Amino acid sequence: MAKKPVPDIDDIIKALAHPLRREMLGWLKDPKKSFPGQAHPFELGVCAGQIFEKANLSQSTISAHLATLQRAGLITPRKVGQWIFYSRNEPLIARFLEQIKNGL
Amino acid sequence: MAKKPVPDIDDIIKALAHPLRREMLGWLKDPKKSFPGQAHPFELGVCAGQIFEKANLSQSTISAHLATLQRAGLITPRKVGQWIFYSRNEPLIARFLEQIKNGL
DNA sequence: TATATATTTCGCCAATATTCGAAATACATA
DNA sequence: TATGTATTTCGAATATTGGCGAAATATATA
Repeated sequence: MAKKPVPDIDDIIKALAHPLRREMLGWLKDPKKSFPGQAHPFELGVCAGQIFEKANLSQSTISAHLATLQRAGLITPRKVGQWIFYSRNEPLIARFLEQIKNGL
Repeated sequence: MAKKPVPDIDDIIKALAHPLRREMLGWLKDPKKSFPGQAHPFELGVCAGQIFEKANLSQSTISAHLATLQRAGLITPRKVGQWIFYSRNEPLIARFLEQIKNGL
């Protein structure tokens, strides 16, 4: 019954334990370079459709990976009209890196 | 057919993606404290049997987890007589932390 | 309302991971 | 050699993850 309001380190590491999800996080690091075809301003983040195009898998599969990253708190969605833009949650990523640096 | 002589970051993260394996790594950080019952000198590392006792799972399960950590290079076995002593591979752990710090 | 676009959710199957008990291996010692 | 201790490997059951296409949801616009 208990939900998980705050993603913990276990969620984060599990989310990172897939090469494609790490790659997607990498793409979001430099959107201009990774998604030159995006018609929307990058300030909003990267449009899910752009990620679908870049990853060579079905839309539903990518959607599931994005949901995993989001549940872990690693990316943040912003809904604008019919689009959903994703961007890295840098503060959480930085906190995570500190945590494993000290805890591993 | 191709083996994996050098563990890569994917092996490492996958090995870390299980709470018990992270916990075991933590135990190995301070053997004196975590395994006060060990009869052998800690210089050798921690005896597998000590880890079996501390973890509340079957011997074969723990053995499998130790094998996963070892395949990832995170721990190093040292065989002495009929015992196998495990210790953290600190250089590899440090390299890994640098890698994700820069690459995530 | 109807249609088109964007994205997620659902149902299903395949692949991988976790766990166990039992059997196998390795070593020490009587 | 036989026996006991330490540890791994094997085989099977179950759980979780990854993938797909189809259906559902949400929004925009005609």
